This record gives sequence, structure tokens and C-alpha cells, in this order.
Amino acid sequence: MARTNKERTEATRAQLVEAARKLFIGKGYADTATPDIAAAAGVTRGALYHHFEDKRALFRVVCEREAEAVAAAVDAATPSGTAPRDALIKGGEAYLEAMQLSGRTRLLLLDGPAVLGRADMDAIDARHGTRSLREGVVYAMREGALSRLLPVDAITALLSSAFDRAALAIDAGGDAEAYGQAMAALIDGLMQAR
Amino acid sequence: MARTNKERTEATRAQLVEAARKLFIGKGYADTATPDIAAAAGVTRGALYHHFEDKRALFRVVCEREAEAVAAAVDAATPSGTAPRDALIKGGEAYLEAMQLSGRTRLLLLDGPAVLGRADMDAIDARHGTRSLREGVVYAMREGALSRLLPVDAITALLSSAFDRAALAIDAGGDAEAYGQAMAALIDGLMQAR
DNA sequence: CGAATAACATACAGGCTGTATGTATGCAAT
DNA sequence: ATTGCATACATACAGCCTGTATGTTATTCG
Repeated sequence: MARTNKERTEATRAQLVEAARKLFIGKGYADTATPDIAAAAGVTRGALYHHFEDKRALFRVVCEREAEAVAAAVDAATPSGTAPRDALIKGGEAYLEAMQLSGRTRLLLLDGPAVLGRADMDAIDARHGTRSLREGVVYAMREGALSRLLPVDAITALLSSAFDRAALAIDAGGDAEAYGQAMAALIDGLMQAR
Repeated sequence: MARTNKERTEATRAQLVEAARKLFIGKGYADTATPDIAAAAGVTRGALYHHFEDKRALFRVVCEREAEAVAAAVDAATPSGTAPRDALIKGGEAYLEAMQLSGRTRLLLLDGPAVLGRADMDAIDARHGTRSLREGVVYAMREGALSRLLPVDAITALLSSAFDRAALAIDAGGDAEAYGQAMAALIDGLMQAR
């Protein structure tokens, strides 16, 4: 099987990321050992440390990929043209649903911030999840549904955080209905305030 | 120096907890090693593992103590008799201020949930921080300032999460003014919704 | 006062991370 | 096509850390 170098690299990296994703999601960052990752990927630790600077770097790539997947699900649920409030509500629901998949909440909401730090995690979020939420907020302001006097980034961060907590709570067996209702109340309340 | 056993135990435990607190706050959970903790406390690792089941158990005690201190600061800022809205606003401000101390945000908002898990961390919060917030929400409902139809626990959790994020953002150099404004908007919005 | 127990200290085993070194495979130039 | 080099790995090693097991000293209690 004569493979070009680029093919080898891409294949190996993909296998490592996928194996790491499964383990990080299943057992969390701390309980996942690099020997396990390498074994699951069918390579040795040498390959892992050749392609990634350290365990955290691999973890970061996994987080980025997963955050992207979640953002894609949210975007799909909020086609352009949706009314401001509907966009926020529908987007929120899609987010909560996407986060229920396997152990995404632990990966993105617990291990991610702790391992990479809030700053790095915010950067990842800004590229994916938070981005669409912020657009929703700005859109609502432009439409007059939300007071233009409010600080956009702070509002976005707070809403994002509330969504995150709802996702965690539901994942832990909380009442999805109640959290959906609470999120709607938060959003509707904001839209009335001016 | 003839000391009773109870005195010895209390003194040693206190030294260990204090030393651990400083290190956990300064370097985070993962980068703090038990040999360092023991050395800083002036004992050996033997003493540490005699008094605590493992590193996590010690960490849990530190979190509990620190959460208690934060809750005390919040309670002090919201004397009984304060109007519902004022209680939430003032309490929130006191919370944000108390969380700025040293590395409390990392301890309680990043490492805590990741190391102990959301469930355990929620239990700690329920005994301290969230408790007073929940009381504020219930109080506001009773006074009619907040719709009684809303799910209390979900609302409390979401507000709590928003406060947490504000604390993290401010700690990371964010605009405290903007976050205070955003929090007020969230609270006022909720109170108008019915 | 002696036996039992609690409060430590010391020693050890296993595992994990990151690095250094060795080997083979693709690649590029002559 | 062969030679030389870089890339993609595999193997081996050093250091550290956690948790436990064992040993020692200080209390407590009959």
C-alpha cells in the first residue's frame, strides 16, 4: 500500500483525533491516558507526540472539532430570515439538543474550560457557538426587539452561559421542559426591557 | 508541648487545608502536587493521606470552605428586609466582588466542576451560594415581582450560571460595568415577564 | 503502668507524561 | 537510478506523581 506522505499524515491524525474524541468523551480528560489513545488509534505514542505537541494540544483539536459540530447543528436550525426572537429560541433549543449527544457537555463545558482555560475556550467558542448567538443578539437589537443600550458582548456571554448551564442540567437528568421555559423567560424578559 | 489528640488533628488539618487552598488557587488543581501541599503545611504526605482519603477529598474541603466564604459575603450585603429586586442586584454585585479575590474563579468555577463533577459541585453550591440566590428568587415571586409560573430551580440555576460567567469574565479583565448592566437587564427583564 | 489506638513518617509499586534516540519510508536532486 | 535528506513513525528512558503498605512515635484508656 504505497501512500504519499500527506495521506499518511492525514490518516494518522484523523485516527488519533477520533480515538481521542471517544476516550475524552467517555472518560474525561484526566482519566484518559495517551497510551490508551495511541492504542485505540492503532499507532504508538511516538506518532501521537510527533503530530501533537502534547496531550493538551490533541485535546484542543478535539474540542474545536466538537464545538464546530454543535455550531453547525444550531445554524441548521436557524435559517436566515427567522424572526429575532424565534431565532434565539430555536437556536437555543437546537443547542440544548446537540449538547445532549454522548458526553459533549463534559468535554466542552467542564473539561474544556478547566484544561485549556477560559480564555482559550472562549476563543474556540467565539469561532463557533457564541458567534451565531451574538449574531442573534445583534439582529434582535437592529430589529428593535432588544434595547440598543445594552452591552452586546456581555449579554451574549451571559445568555451563552445560561444555555450552557441548561445543557449541563438536562444532561444530568434535569427537567428539559423547565429549563426551556426558563430560557424563554430570560430571552423574552430581555426583549421587553428598554 | 503536650497536645491532646483532637488539637493535633485540628491543627494539622487546618494547616493542610490552608496550604492546599493557596496552592490550588495559585496553580490550579492539576499543577498542584501532594508533596508540595504537605511541604507547605509542614508535614509529610503520610499526614495528608491519613486525614484525607485522596487529593480530591482535600480539594473538596477547600472548595466547600471557599464557597462558604463567598456566600457569607453575599449574605452580608443583603440584610433581610431588602426589597426583592434590590436583594438580587446587591447580592449579585457582592458575589462578583467576592469572586474577584485571588483565584477563586478558577477554583470554584473551573477546577471545581471539572474535578468534582457538576453534581458534587451543585451540592456544594446548594449549601452556600445558590441557596441565598434561590431565596431571593422565591422572595421575588412571593412579592409578585416575579411570575409564579416560572420554574424556580431552573431560573435560579440559570441566573447563577450567568453570575458565574460574569465573575469569570471580569476576572479575565472584562468590563465589570458592562456585566453589571447586563445582569441587571436580565433580572429586570425577568421581573417584567408575566 | 501497659495495651490499644490514633497520628503521623518512610518506603514502595505502578502508571503516566514528555523526551531522546533509533529506524524505515517517502522525496528531491543529480 | 542512486544518493542524501526530511518526514513519519517506533522504542527506550527519565522523572514525577498518586495511592498504599509498613514502620514509628505519641495519646488515650482500662
